[in-house]
Amino acid sequence: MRPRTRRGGGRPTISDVARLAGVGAITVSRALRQPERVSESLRSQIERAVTELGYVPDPNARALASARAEVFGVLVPSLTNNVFAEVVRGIYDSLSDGPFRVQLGNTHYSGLEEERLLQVFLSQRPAALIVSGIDQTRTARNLLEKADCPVVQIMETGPDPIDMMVGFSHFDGGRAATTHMIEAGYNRIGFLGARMDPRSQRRLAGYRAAMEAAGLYDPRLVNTTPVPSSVSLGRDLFRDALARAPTLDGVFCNNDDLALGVLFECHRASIAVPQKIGISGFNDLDMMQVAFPSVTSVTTHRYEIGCQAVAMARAAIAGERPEERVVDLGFDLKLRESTARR
Amino acid sequence: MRPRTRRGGGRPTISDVARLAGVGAITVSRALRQPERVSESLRSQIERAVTELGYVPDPNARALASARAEVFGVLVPSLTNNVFAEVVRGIYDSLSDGPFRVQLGNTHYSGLEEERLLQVFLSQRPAALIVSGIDQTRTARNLLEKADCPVVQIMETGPDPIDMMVGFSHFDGGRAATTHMIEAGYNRIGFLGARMDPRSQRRLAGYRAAMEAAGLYDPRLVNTTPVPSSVSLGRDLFRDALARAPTLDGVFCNNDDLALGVLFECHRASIAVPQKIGISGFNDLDMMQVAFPSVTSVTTHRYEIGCQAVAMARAAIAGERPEERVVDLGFDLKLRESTARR
DNA sequence: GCCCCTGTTGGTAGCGCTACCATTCATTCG
DNA sequence: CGAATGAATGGTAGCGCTACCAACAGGGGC
Repeated sequence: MRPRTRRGGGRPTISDVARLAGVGAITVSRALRQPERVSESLRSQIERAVTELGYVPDPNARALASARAEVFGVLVPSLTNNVFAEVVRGIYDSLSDGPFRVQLGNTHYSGLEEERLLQVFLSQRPAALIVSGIDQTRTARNLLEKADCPVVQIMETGPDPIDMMVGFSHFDGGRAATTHMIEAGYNRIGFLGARMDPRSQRRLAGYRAAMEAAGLYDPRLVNTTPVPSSVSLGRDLFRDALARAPTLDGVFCNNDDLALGVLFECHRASIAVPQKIGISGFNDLDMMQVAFPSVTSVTTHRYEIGCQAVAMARAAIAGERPEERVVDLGFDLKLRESTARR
Repeated sequence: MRPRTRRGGGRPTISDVARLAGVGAITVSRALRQPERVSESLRSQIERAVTELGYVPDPNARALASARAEVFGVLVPSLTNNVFAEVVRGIYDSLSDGPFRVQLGNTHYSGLEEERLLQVFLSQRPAALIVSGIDQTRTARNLLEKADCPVVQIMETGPDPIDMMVGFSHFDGGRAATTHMIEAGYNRIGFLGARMDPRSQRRLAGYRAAMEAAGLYDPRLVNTTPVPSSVSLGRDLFRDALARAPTLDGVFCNNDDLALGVLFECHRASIAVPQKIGISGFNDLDMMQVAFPSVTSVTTHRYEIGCQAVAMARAAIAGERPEERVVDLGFDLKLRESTARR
């Protein structure tokens, strides 16, 4: 017996379209997904019926029938960190012209949370997964290796991709900025680091390599905290650094927020930048070149990382074999007033 | 005839769990969704079977069968604007303890894009919708009114909610900041505004009301541009403002990015803040209280708006009638050095 | 004792779509 | 000229789950 009312709430279904267009339901399905496999006459009839009824396919039914959701799962450690916000924007913009939706997850820099979210995401059978960093837990890595969809690790490059990678070397970035400061004439260059996630660690390692190469490394110059980064924390870390090493003449900051805190503190304490203290940041937020003095920083191509990750995943979905599984988008060291000692 | 291989790819289904637990499939379904309706003995048997098989429900099948996806659709005009990033973070954090996923859409401040995304979101039959602002297009508003799920408009308050609202008055915020500057002794206070979306317009209206009430309003003091906001734009707008009104002695900035650009330009041009120029921002980013001089701003409770929106939507889903359909979370004017003329 | 209520469990019939195969018809080839 | 090929279309049978109803037990009121 027919149910009196449709459970779905009266939205037109593919059969309604098929009936109106005088074709089989499967032909409507094909016309929508692979138009080239349907003759032009039927196709235009179907299009007319779709428009007339205002038919919109049900993505849930689609996903169930095809065992594949048109969803990109994206895992980032923070939603408010401008760096990841830019990456996510790149992903959204690149995906806006296709059928794919985005499922965004916030891991809060926690490997366990990443595992949990991965489970949730995988239950939907996503079309692709984009995850941040290369330091997944053993369990997370297993899940990703078994996931039968393309996987892109972003933000970093490394030797052993789960599937594909887009990013750059944080070690090289940290080393380049530090080397520049050394060449600019700074000797007692401190390191300021907040959060100290794996990428921060690698920037620190780059800093250390540069300092050691110049025979300038001194552990008392390294100031880190697990506390999340902020401008006010930059100020506090700088004060601590000065207290620990009064001869400090420069700081390489793990990110631009910290650098800005240092800059403001220098203003407040009337410490001349770049004469007394040189400052270098990381990521190159818009404001760094507007600041006074403008602040040296390492431009990272965050938006492009998002775009590239999507491009690689889409290519893989389309069955193309990528030329390179690991794409290094590099960085640009921007030299500005804050390190122009001479 | 049985298909040789399961299409689903071998993941355990609810029937597998039911078989292992020795119960009917529907009882497993109930045990997962309404545990109190299943006897304790069966419940623990089922839980054991779920764990043993590693069963995870398929959200697509669930959504199809129940005509309702456990998804919150969220539409924001920007992903990188810190204000919306904070709101989104509040939404994610509030939702992380329940079954709901988030479907985030970026409208790019476009009403048409909002309509398009609304269509996409509605095709999934979301559990709730959260949209930014109160200036939806006629079409979008119709879609939202017909959507059979709770709808929360966020960021602003207004007289005519589609369903529910959480926000604050941008007009009052703009007026409060401007009034404060007038009381602090500034007379020729300029307005700097970028993007000029509806919320910016209302802050401008608040500025104008305050200036008119004091007999100080002068259209030459108003500097706006449709260009998206940035720190560098703040610098540029400030230069323009000074050129148009050389007697300018203060600026109320539409947001903190612009205010920061003004502050840096004052440093660069050796304009004393707050003596020669007073500066007020809007939103109170972390860095405003660290800046030198610290910058007066209007604290907006963005994270809380996200949390409150989720709380209201969840209450509505649970069938509770809200006490108030419109919740005003207000704002706090933070008086700092940048407007401390005396 | 009978009846009704409530609490617990299960069977059936879809939800709207697509994978898989079958069918049809025109075209090409040996 | 018949068979083989390919393009276009359709029918059937699910995908994994839940709404809806049915069934059945136990308990209280009459």
